[in-house]
Amino acid sequence: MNTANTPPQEQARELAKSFDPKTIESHWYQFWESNGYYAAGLNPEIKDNFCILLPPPNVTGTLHMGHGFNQTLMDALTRYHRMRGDNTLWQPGTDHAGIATQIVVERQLDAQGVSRHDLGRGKFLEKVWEWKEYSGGTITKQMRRLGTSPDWSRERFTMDEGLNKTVTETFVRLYNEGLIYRGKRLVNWDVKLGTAVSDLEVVQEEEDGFMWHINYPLASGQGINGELHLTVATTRPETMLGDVAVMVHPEDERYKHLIGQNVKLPLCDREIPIIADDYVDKEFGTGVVKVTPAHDFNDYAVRQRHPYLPIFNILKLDGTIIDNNMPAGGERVFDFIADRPEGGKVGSLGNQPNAVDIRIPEAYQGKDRFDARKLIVIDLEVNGYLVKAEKYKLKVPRGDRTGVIIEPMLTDQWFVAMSKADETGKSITQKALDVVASGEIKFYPENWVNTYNQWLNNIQDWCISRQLWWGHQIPAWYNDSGKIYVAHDEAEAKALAASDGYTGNLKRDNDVLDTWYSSALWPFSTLDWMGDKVKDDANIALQQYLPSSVLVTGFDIIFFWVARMVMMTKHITGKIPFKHVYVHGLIRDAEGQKMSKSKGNVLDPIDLIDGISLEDLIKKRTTGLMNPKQAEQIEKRTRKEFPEGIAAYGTDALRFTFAALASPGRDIKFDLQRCDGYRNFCNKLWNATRFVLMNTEGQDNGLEECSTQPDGYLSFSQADRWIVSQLQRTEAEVEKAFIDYRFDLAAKAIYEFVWDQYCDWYLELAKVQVQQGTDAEKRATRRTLLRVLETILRLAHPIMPFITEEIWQTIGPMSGRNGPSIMLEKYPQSQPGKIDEAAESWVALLKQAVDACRSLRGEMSISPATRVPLIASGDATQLALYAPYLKALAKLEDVTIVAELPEADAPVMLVNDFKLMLKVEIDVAAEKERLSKEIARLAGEIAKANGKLTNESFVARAPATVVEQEKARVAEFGTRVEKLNAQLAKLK
RNA sequence: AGGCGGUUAGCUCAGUUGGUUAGAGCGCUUGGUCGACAUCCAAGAGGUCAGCAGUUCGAGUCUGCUACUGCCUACCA
Repeated sequence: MNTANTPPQEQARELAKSFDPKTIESHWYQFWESNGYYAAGLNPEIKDNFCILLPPPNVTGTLHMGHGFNQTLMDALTRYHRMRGDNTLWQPGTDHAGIATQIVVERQLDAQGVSRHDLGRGKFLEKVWEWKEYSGGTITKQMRRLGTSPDWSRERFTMDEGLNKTVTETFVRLYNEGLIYRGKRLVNWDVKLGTAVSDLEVVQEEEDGFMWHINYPLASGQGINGELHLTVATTRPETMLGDVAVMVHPEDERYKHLIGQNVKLPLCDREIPIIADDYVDKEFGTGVVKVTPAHDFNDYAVRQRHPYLPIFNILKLDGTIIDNNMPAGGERVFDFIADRPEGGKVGSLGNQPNAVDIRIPEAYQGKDRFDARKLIVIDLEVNGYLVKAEKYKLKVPRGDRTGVIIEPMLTDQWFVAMSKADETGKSITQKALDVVASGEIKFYPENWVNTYNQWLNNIQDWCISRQLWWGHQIPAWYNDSGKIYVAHDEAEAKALAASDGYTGNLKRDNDVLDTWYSSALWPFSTLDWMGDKVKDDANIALQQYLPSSVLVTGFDIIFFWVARMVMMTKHITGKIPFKHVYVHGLIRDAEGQKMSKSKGNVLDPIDLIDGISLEDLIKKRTTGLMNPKQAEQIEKRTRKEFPEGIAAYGTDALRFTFAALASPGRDIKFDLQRCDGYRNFCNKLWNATRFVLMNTEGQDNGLEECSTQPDGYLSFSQADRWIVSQLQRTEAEVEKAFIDYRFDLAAKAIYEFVWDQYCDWYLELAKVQVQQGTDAEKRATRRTLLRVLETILRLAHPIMPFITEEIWQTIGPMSGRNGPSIMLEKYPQSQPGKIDEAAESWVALLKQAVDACRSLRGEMSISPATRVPLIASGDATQLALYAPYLKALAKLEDVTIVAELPEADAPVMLVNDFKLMLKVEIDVAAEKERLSKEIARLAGEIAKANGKLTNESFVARAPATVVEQEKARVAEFGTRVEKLNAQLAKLK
């Protein structure tokens, strides 16, 4: 029952007329996988190790174009290195994606009218695991459709037991080193999710809003200069409930004299001081700023400089205004007394409200923050405090997952200290900067280093706790008085507490870790790192594959992931996580728009592979929209863009397209027409194969060792040598392209060699040889046809695995290769010894002659169907050799070689020393025009070259070779003009 | 506000240390289809390389400025 272990294509050798991806792609993947061809190389004898980490997709996610692109590049690299014989590992796995996954499951529960709190943590987590089991394989199945070849036997999940251990181990270590700490800080709070999120998970979007100008009356009734009030400006008036001061610039002449006085906080029955801080920009707004330390990051920082100021929270965690009836110690945060230096001394600024005296006016209590805003604005206006409300464009922080406005919220969280030096004297940030600065880690393209550095140089401590349930629960336990014990497990925590003299109950921290915490450990956690030197040294995979070779990723996760992997891996293991970071662009739609569900412009790679009807595509794009009103618009656009739906391009064509579009430093407007072109390319390759098979099957293809054969067994023509020579150059080009991560150039080199050289020229030349050559020549031709094709297949396999395997199963054995799969064959290596410049120029001249005849035919409007005679003069020996090829390729009736061309009104082309006369009825006018045009063009060139040559500086300063080149041009063009003029003169 | 890109044919894009007549695919025009391929073949039209200035014997390529455009980061209440 292991049909998968035998090549599926035992059957008919006969190739279909045209290439049909569906029939060939279906079976090869399983064949490869079941035979273990993807398994990590673990041979210590081999010194070259290649490893690539799959950026772990969300376990419940589905494949999108970005994945398709990203994975195509990784797979091409992996297959390339595997074929080169390196120890190769492509490490796959998936991410639990804490927030994203929890949201999905909560939404599902929502639909049933159940909240996660109804279920409780345990039951809820069961549901998430169920969902993970149910949908968890989708994306890896889709990856298989793309032909990706990771070592699935090593697949990991960020919440596997082994990875959990790594998470705990590193957390404990970092905590004990003082690099992880817990504290009450102002963090970004997503009120919908009820969790803190990191800076990176907040997107700033410019939106229309208002700037409200509000009068705060002076408490004394009037200032020295007769002012009655200070005017502050705010975009979030509801935060005034938490104001603790207003501030002005210390040097602001307008307000200097008021510093130290109090103002009355409108709508609230309390006074707050006027303080001075040079954070204030005198030029902006009124120059007076309200200070709300619990709800604004800048104000929080101001309060650090003015620690006597109180700080208190006016919001509950769900974004509603607190009510005063709440018991102390609830969500209401009044910890300023404790925070005050020296037990609450408030210096000269007496008159501070006591914590318990702070009252939120009842009208606002329990109101949603935005309802409260409306009420407050109305009340301000009614009571004459509102000066004006002006329209204002402001940046609004929103949660990247929920889209709700983020509130800065004062809460207890866990942080990684980014800037704190460890025992080596360096912070983890510094370590991450160092390994890039030293060149240990290189970015491709290089300029991403700037982005990386800039971010790290401005980094804040990383908030790693999330008030979620799905994720790695933080390994910290609290005793009754809140003392923290961080340990690998509860037993260890108890032991710690016991040694501390505490034997009571311990309560585990409810929070889980940021998803990116476990992602940051991916480079070593997936390799079964134990944090134990002896065990780790014995772990061959870990030794070989850390650091990995290259990380292939979009720029959007340089901060989220790349930088954090560098920090964590370097700090924990002492090694860098990877040597290269290849940063590619984003896949956009044909108009350059980002693909998104709400825009309805998403393409699914699987649909490009299998094809999809217009109606199905519309259905797909319009179901499950957040805003169903967009459906109509989306349908219209889709109908316009894909009137016929999407054709089935097949995986190889899609992959080739991705590779060809992967130019560095640029996003990709995904153009289906490019896909068309590369699908055609697959077909071209397919049909070239058919041609080769027609000519070689059942024949003696000259594969025997020459030494065992009589002299003259094989006779290679110039054309044979030429194509082999070109092949060497192509191989070298492709190799360089892979080294440089220039997938576009690799694809281009392959495409051009196959289509422009092998198919357009060599196959045509081979036809002549196969028909007219001697037996030895025919054998050599067949051998060349086969072996070049076979090499092409290996060359192209990393980019287009399926079609190359399918064809190789036939062509490989016919070329003397008997392995079970192209995957196990060696990648072609350029052999400079086979570069044959003589053959190259021989064919180049032949091409010129053919081209000359063809364009002459075109210009004389001779139908491609009619054969015309050619009379040629020049080197008779060489012309005789060219004649049969010329005849075939230029559709000539015959070729007559003469010493001197006869006098005749026939068009003549000059190619090197050849004169080629097409014996056709001439259109004198057309011919004159043709000749004159050519003469004029040449005259222009001559003038240009002479211009340079008469320029003394040019002759003096340009390199000799360039000068010589120009001289040669003048000479050559000159003789051609002469000859052309002679011809022109002959025409009446 | 800072940083990084982009601007080359109607469209999507190549163009490597400056050096022959700036290329490809698609689209377009014309003409074909004997035995690999109409998912094809052949010929052709189409470009002031965004603009200006500079460096240089020589600039699509290097430098500066401008315009338009995309993205990233940080933001002033």
